[in-house]
Amino acid sequence: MRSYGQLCALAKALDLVGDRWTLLIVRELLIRETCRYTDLRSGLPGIATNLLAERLDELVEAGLVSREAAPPPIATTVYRLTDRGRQLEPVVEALGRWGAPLLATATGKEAFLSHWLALPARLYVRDTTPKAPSVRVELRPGGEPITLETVGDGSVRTRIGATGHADATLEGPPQVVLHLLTRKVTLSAARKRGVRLHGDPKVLRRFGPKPAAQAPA
Amino acid sequence: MRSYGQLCALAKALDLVGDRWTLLIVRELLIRETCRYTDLRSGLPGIATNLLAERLDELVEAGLVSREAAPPPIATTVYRLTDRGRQLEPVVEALGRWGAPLLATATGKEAFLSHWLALPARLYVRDTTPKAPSVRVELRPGGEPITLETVGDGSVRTRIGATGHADATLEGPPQVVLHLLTRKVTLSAARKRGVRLHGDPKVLRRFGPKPAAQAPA
DNA sequence: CGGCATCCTCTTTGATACTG
DNA sequence: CAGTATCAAAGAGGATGCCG
Repeated sequence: MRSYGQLCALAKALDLVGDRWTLLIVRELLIRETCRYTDLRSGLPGIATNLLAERLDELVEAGLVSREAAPPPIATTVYRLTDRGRQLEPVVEALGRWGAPLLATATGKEAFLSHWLALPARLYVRDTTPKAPSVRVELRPGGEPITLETVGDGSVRTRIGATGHADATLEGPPQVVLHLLTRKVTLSAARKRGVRLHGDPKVLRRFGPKPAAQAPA
Repeated sequence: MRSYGQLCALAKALDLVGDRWTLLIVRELLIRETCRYTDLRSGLPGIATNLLAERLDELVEAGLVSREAAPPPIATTVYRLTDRGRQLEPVVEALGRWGAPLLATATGKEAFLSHWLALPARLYVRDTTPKAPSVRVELRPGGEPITLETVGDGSVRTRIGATGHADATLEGPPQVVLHLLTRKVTLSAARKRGVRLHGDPKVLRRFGPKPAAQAPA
């Protein structure tokens, strides 16, 4: 933890979360709420185990992550964001919005884990008709499915894993699935790019882009 | 430029701007619009000159910064953010908002340069009565003064350097000056913490906190 | 197996000196 | 002024070992 030693809010923030891997660890914790060490390691392909341990120590030390002994059925330690740590969500959201266009230049050699989809789905997708009955969509980007559920206030909830009764399921490349949910592409265009929809196509009307935050008028 | 190799917008963003010093270079360019190499180096106390050169190369390569030959009077190269680079402003703003509370724990040994104040002044301060005649306040945190000017649409503009006729000047510790402008402290409390006001105290009514961006309703 | 600690190699950083 | 060159120190990445 080297410090920039500058009296500047940005520099101070980077002193804590600017190290390599740190914000990606925060990403995993934002997705999963509680993580075991192994969940984190498998969610962060490429991280060295000693680095993960070191970063976790620093995050706990900085008060952004808590380390708790899990109740008996699990009998292991779980990691969780503190309130202060969860306040990094707008930072992760802003960086993700900025980085989204870069996904178009993917080489195809990148690692991909399906649960990563849960974060952009929560942050960038909204329910266009919150008063209508709740719907569930299962996303199957390959690997473990992600369940998307409208929650009644215009936002959507995401869960890792399949759901009992999905109103629709979407299979295909993750970026295209996201573009479909945020209406950046039409259904037919998405189909041409490898997306397959099962179930009622009308549920797609329920979803739209959640715009970037704006300064209040 | 080591890549995380993950198909994730956050990871892709960090591939480009996650290296040490990179976002602080962006900060300098957000503050100054155009910078010479020396402006950057002096605005980034602690950076090694080879690292600055290397980061600038990477930023130019990534299309976030442009390197231009300045017109004759200057006869040097100047650096400027591209549009894509300027789009990092929300990222810097989010990180700065998150990091602001950390300034309270400053040890007093940090470097401080007065022009750094120009960025939070622009990002976190608004004009509460934009229709009233424009006002100018000069901030003197020690070092070069910063001019704050209401611009008519509720936002404020900042300039490095003194102004001809200021409606008021504020001297004192930078954090306290910012807290005063965003109404986190009263004038009398600010005075106790070292702030001195010259000119018309009423102009302070013109300024208030610019709230964090919110999702539109 | 989960949760690290150690050891080793390689890369990046930081400090300083030097050049067109 | 705007960098490049050099070199020691710190950090990252990978493999493996240890302990409940």
